[in-house]
Amino acid sequence: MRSILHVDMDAFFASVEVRRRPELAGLPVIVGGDGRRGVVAAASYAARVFGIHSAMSSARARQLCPHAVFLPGDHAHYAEMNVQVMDVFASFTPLVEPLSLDEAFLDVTGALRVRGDAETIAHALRRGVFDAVQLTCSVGVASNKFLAKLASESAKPRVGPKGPEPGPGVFVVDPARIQQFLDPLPVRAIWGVGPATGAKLDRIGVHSVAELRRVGVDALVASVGAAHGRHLHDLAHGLDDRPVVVNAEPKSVSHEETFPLDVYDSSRLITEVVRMADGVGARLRAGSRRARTVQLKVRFGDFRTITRAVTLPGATDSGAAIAAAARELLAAIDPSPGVRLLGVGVSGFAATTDGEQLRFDDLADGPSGIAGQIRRDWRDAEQAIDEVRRRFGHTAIAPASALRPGGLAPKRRGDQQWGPGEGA
DNA sequence: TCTGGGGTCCTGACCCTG
DNA sequence: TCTGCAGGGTCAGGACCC
Repeated sequence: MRSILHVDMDAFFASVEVRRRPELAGLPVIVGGDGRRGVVAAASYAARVFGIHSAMSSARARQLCPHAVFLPGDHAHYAEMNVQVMDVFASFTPLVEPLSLDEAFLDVTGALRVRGDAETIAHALRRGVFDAVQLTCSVGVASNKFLAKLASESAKPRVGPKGPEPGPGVFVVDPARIQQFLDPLPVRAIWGVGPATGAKLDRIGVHSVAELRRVGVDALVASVGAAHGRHLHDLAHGLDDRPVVVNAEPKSVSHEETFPLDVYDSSRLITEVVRMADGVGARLRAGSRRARTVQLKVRFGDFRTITRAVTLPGATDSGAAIAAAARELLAAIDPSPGVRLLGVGVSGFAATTDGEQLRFDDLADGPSGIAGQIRRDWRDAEQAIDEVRRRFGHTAIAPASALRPGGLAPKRRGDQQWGPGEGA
């Protein structure tokens, strides 16, 4: 039997900010976007007392707790802290699967003989994390990922009627008592059951995991689809054989932004597409990846969201090529209802050593012709841009068509993690 | 009070090919 | 040559996660 740990940092972003500024300890601290369209990324437990939770709109959070300390967040710093935390995890087992900056699965089956049982390891790991970064985490211990994830929820601090209450820190699901652990939980507690699936299950009279377990797999498949239905049926019985995956390769790269105000102007949208495509291309080159499919995402003012995609004849890591494809997709979309969000993404990765570099449709005369030379020159230019940014910072250089009014500062990933600011 | 950003996975429609 | 079918690829959208 495997021993899986799910480790979840407690209110990670907010806790990191309190660690940097100890005068904030005990205060309601909210990390997230502060604009009209921003959301809460993390809230300290003192803030959660007021009903504030992640993904809530910042405007609502401010209404619930006007005296809360709002912070914009510092993605780069959180990533640095994450590296230190991951180093602690790696000292226990090489089988670490990061889920996000503040969560990971660890398979410690191989460490049991040396370090003691899984619960002992979990406590040692909590101490190790605290010694390294002075932050607390909650650890769930079980025989598979699904149960370990639920267990870490039971280990977390919670908010009671008298305020924040510390949790046990470590929660172990006894293999002999899996059904007793699962049955009382609402189906919404299951990883993968959101509002839509929850409503479908509601319609067939399934509200708890116990009810989910009793309903037949056929009824589940009829209600929520084949793959999802069978998966939920397994989970309700505590069955989950997904392995802990180390170094999972990403399958797509994208960049999207919500505008402070809806945009009606096509030329402004083109500018934004070029800027986002430039960023996506830079991230592809940084990861030595090339992609074949370019996707454009548009969300209108009424929240109607459409996606348009095109698959290129060859894989590319060029921001200019991605921009060209995305601009063609954009040209077929009417912006007159007002565009709230715009996004550019790529998928269908090939290693940089595979196949032929993308030919621009408008430059398609083969590698030996003029277009081939232009293509090589452009590639050289983008690599030079990467080098300039490495040496002088990300804002040092940008595509001319992507320059923002008032300055040479293309946004980059993390600049707008939690919604736009107040500016237009 | 309206609803971020960056991902993954699944489903269904449609088209092409053998 | 036409039709039906199966399978694969592509595209669009939905749902979910942190």
